[in-house]
Amino acid sequence: MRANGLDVTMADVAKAAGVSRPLVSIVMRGVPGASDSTRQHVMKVAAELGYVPDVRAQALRRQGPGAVGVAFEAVQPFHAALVDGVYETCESAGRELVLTAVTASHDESKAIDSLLANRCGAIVAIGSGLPPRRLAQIAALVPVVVVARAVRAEAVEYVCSDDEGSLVKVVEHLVGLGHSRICFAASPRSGGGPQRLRGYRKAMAAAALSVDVVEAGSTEQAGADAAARLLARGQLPTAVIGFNDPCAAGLQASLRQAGLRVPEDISITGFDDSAIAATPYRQLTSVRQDTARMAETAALRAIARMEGQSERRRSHVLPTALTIRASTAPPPR
Amino acid sequence: MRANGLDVTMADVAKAAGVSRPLVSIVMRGVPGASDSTRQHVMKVAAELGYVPDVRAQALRRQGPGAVGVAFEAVQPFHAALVDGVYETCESAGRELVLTAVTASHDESKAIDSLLANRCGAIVAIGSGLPPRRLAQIAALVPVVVVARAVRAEAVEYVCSDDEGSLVKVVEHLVGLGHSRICFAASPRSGGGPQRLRGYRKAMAAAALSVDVVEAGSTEQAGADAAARLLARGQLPTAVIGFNDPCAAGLQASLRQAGLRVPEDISITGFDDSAIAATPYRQLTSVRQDTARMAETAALRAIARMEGQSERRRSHVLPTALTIRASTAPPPR
DNA sequence: AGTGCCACCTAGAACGAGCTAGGTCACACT
DNA sequence: AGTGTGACCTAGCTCGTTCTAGGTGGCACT
Repeated sequence: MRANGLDVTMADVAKAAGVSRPLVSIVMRGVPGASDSTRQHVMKVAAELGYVPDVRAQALRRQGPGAVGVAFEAVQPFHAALVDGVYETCESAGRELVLTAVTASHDESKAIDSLLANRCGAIVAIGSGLPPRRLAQIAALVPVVVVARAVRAEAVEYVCSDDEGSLVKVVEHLVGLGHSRICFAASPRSGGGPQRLRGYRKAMAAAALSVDVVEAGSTEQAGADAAARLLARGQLPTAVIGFNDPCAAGLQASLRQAGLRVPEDISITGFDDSAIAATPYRQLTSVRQDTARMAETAALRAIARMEGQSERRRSHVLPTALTIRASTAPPPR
Repeated sequence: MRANGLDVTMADVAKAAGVSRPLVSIVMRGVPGASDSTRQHVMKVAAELGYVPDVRAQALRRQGPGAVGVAFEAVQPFHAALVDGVYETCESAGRELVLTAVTASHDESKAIDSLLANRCGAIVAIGSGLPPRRLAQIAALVPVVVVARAVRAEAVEYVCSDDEGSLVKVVEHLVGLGHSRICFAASPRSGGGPQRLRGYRKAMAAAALSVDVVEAGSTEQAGADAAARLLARGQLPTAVIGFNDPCAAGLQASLRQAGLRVPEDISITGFDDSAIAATPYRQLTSVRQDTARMAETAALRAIARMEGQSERRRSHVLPTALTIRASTAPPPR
C-alpha cells in the first residue's frame, strides 16, 4: 500500500457515493447516461476524496490512437519554443502528450524507447540526430515526424524551415547593400547546417562572388572562436553571416572588442531572430523562423498519421522572413 | 485496431514461443523461474516480433512506489541542467521519470495535475511559481521537492543554493578590491531573488556602505534596461552586481557601448557561472551553483520520500563558489 | 515402489479504468 | 390492465501486465 493520498480509486468514489463503479466512470467522462442530480453528487464526492483518474489505466483500456510522444534536447533553447507549440496544438486537439528529454545521461535512443514503451501513437523528434536507418526502423512501428532537421528516411516526415532559401535571402540582402566579401560562419553538423551552406554557395555563385566559409558552430563561444580566426588572417570580409544568433553575437562582440565597428566597418547577421538578436547593443539582422507553425505542423501531421492518414509528403518546408536591424549596412568605401 | 507494429502483446510472444504468458513475463523481467534455454528462446521470439513491454500496464499491476514526476520550464536554460541531473540520478536509482513542461499554454497547475494523473510517487518541481497553499495541497497527496526556490509550505522540501551567502561573498570580493559604491541589479520575483537581496543588504550593512538597488530582472534585456537607468542618473556606481549572467551580460554590453571600460571604469558580476560568463569578451566574475548536486539532492530526496522516509529537513541549502574573472578589478581612483 | 523435493512451468485472479449488454422503474399510451 | 418507451443505472468482461497458487515431471533417497 502506498502512503499517498493518491490511492483513491473509482471504486472508492462509487462506494462513498452509493452508486456503481461504471456510473462514476460515466460521470467522470461527462458522457450521457446519468441524471444531473447524481452527476453533481458523484462529482462532489470525488472532489472530497481527492480522486484523480489514473491515465495509465484509462489509456490501457481505451486503446485509442494514443498520445503524441515528443523527444527534445533540454539544452537547446530553440527546442523549448517548439515544445511549447506542440503542447499548444495537442491541447487544442485534445491529445495527451508524453515528453522525454534527450540529455547526456539519457540519449535519444533511450528517449524514444521510453516513448514506445508508453505506447505513443506517434513520435515527434525535435532535431533528431539519429541515423536514418534507425529512424526508419522506428517509423515502421509508429509514425515519426522529425522537426528542424531534414532527414531522408523511409516513412519519416520532417518539418523544417527553408534554410537554403533563407541564406539566399541573407546573401541577397548583403549584396544589395553593396557587399562583395561575404563570409559564412558555418556549422555543418547542426540541424539545417548543410542546407544553409548550400544556400550560401548558390547565392554567392549567382552573384558571381567568391565563397568564403569559416567553420564555427551554434554557440556564442563558437562565434567568438571564428572571429579570432578571421582576425588572425590578413584581410577581413565586409560582412559575416553567423550560423545562428548566438554565433552571430559571439562574432559581433569579438569583432567589436578588436576595435571594429558594427555595422560601419563590418556587417553581421544571425539566424532565429531570438530574444538576443533584438537587444539594443546588438540589433542583429536575423532570419525569423516560424517556430509556432513548425510546431503546429509537426503536431498536426503526427496526429493525422496516428489517426490512420498515410504519409502524403515527406517534407514540410516552411518559409522564413528576414528581420532587418542595425547590424547590417553598406560596406566601408 | 491500431495500424502500428506496436500491438504485439505478451500473449502474442507466448503463443509464438509456445509457452504460457506468465513465463514470458518471468523472462522479460529477468526474475528466477525459467531455464536458461527457454529464456534465450523467449527473448529471441520477443525480439523477432518487436515486442516492447507496455509500461502503463506494468505500472498498473505493479503498484510500486511509482515514478518520479518532474515539472520544469522549457524556456529556462538553467532548468535544462537540472533536468539532466535528475535524469541521471533516477537512472542510476532505477526509477522511471515522467517529464512535463511548463509553457505558456500548459501552466504549472496543469503540469502537476498530469503528473498526479500519471500516479507519480513523488514530484520534483523546478523553480515552482505556485503559491505555498497550493503546493501544500499537492504535498498532502504526494511528496513534493521544489528546486531552485525557497518555499515555505507544509510538507514541502526544497533544494537551493545559498543565495544569501553568495551575495555576501560577491560584496566582500568587491569591497576587498576597494569598491564602495556597489549597486545591485535585483530581480525580486525570480527564484532566489529575495535571498540575494537580503544577502546584499546584509553585507553592505556589515561594510557600513549605503545600499543601492536598481530593479532589473533575469534576462539580458532586463540588464540592458537597468544599465540605461543607471546611465540616466548622475553618478555611476563603481561596481554593479547582476542578478544572473544574462542580466550581467546586458549590463556589461550596454555600459561598454556607452563608452565605459569594464573592469577599468566599472566592475560587473554575474550569477550562475554559465557558458556566457566565460566568453572571452565578457570574462564575468560569477557565482557558481552546484547544479549537479542540486539535481541529485532533489531526486534522492524525492525517491527517499516516495519510499516512505518522512521529511527530515525542510530545506537543503547548497554552498556556492565565486569564480573570479576579469570583469572585476579595483575601482578607478 | 513410494515419498519428498526441487526446478520449471501454467491457470487464473488481480490492477484501475472503459464498454457492451442488459436490467429496473416511472410514466404515458393503447 | 397490458405494453411500450425512454431515462437511468449495474453486472461483468476487457485492456496488458504482474502475482499467487498451484500443477507437472525428473531425480535421489528411503
